[in-house]
Amino acid sequence: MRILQLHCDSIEYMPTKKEIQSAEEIEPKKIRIEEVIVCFTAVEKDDDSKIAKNAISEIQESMKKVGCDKLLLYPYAHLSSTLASPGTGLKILKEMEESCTGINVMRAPFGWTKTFSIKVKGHPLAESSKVFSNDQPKDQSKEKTSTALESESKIKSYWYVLTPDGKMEEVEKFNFSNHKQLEVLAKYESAKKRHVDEPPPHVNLMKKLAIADYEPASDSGNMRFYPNGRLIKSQIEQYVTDKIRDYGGVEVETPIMYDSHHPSMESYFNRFPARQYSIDSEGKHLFLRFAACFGQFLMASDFQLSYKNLPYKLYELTRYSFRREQSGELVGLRRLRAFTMPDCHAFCKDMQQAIDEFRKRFDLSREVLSGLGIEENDYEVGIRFTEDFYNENKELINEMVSKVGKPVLVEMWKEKFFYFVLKWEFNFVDNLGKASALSTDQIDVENAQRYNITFTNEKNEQQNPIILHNSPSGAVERVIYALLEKFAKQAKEGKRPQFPLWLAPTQVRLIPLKDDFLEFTSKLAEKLTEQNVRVDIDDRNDTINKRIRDAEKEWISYVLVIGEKEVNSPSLSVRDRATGDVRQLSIEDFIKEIKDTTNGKPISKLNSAILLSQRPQIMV
RNA sequence: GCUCCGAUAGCUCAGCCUGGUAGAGCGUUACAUUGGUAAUGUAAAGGUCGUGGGUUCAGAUCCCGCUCGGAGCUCCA
Repeated sequence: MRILQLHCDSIEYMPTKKEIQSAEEIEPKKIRIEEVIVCFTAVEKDDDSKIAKNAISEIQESMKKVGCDKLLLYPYAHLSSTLASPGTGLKILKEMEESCTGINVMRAPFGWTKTFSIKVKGHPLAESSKVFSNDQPKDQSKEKTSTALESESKIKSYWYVLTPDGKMEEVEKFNFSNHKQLEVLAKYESAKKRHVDEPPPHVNLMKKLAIADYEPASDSGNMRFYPNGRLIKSQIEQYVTDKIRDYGGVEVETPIMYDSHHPSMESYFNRFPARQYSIDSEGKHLFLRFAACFGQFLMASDFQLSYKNLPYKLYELTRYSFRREQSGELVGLRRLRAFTMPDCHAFCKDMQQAIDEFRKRFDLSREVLSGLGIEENDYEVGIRFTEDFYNENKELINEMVSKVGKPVLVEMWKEKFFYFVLKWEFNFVDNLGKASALSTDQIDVENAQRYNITFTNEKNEQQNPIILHNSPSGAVERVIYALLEKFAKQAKEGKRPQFPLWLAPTQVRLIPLKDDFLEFTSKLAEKLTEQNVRVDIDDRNDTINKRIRDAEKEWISYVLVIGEKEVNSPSLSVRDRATGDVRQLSIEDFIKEIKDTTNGKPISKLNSAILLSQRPQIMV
């Protein structure tokens, strides 16, 4: 229980509005009291009757000293962040009121927003604050917080905005009027307040498009992916993997759980700011990985590395990485407790090589996002570094900002606090003004030593490499979230959103006008399937209009009605979702158009029955 | 994590304030209908009203706990 006790000439308050549903039933009227001790009181989680009595006896004692016999108990939540439930709060306050003896006690109503004006006396004992709690403090929960989590809140950083022409301006002084999204990232001015409680638009879309959904039988933040979602996710995974292999990444696979008492693990475990899942098994205390670092570092430390092998790039797509994020932060696909993370580490012989590699990965990440349909004006860039690193590498950082071509947010640390000296990330800003990181890269100068990763240098000595940690796309689930949020925004602007063709679960839908044309339609479907086009057939007994409407609701790019006309002519009637118009195309031209649009992207077969009549309805 | 809000048919929701027979649209199934680019017609099936307790002659409805979801957390008694 926390109390702010004030000896006042007068206080005047007026209940204006019920703050919570369980607010006390009272007649709201203005109250004025003269010559009174006002106790602003916050009832906290573990408070009980004993604490209430202690508090009152201490308050009464101090009232004797100042010679005042009027007490006002004033519920005041803002004193504490670990409040009791409203029911308990009210009960305890009532107990305090009742246990007063020989004084005139009053209580301001609970659960109401109140205006108040107050005149506090000027003597030394007029103001005091008090904290009451049970003797044995409950510290067990705190013990487990990693040191990184605790010290992260203490770390001192300086915020700037760096412009493409190389000007670094303090964030408070920067004019954000043409850079609203960056402003959201800088949290300099919080996003517009929403009057209606509404989930972010992608949550509705992920269900309507039968992509993903919550799984109540698992832990929060562990999603189920329906056939459509699995196909989209699989395509993104394959695309990012292809791009990283092209860049030179070597793909490996490592375990998802580790022994937290393994010597290499203990210090990193405490240093990384994440809350982890743990599993006890046969006397071992295991934890689920929150990144691919563990497996790759343990693997690399067993390799015989020469400077001639460097830079050496290990890559893994984690399905899954686990982080036990605070439950209040989990919404839809934005932030999860189990997620799929492409993670590419580069082991470099020295800082110069690390910086050269860093440049390549910056370009790679921009290219990957663009290939996924997330363009430069969809994200804002944050760059973080130590002051020393900046002074020695101004050119590199200015070069990155000029590539981005717009101002970026900068965080500078006076000294190295984390294991890295430079880090950047691309942040997607969504429809509700929330920023989330997608791609990122870091220059790590610590972990090689921690994991005993060494290479033999030119002088035949053992040396620790510098390690880069890059995810060119960010979590795959978060990429889907960003795409869906982007589509929702387009829909709001009256556009017709659709997935890039290579990501669409169905690329072409065929609708036979009546059963007589089903055979011709099936043959056409076969031809398209041979050309790696994902095509399905709506053979359900519904009207043409109805089936077209359903195809549009599924955001299918191409819809072909097959009837008399098509059977008797070489051309197809292709309805294009982008325009809503019907075009006449030969089958060759149609296939060419699809191939041109999906060129360079992974290929995947249809992930559902080809006939719609054979599919269960997943989402309406 | 904390505070508040919500949970009724597969989906979206009404009913709850003021306790007394479980509702609609979409979807599903059956039958009719064989159509030319965003909703064909008729009928039927489908719900221990999230879960556990309490108050009551009687609870979807009122009260309390729990689970799951949402919003806010610089704003909250």
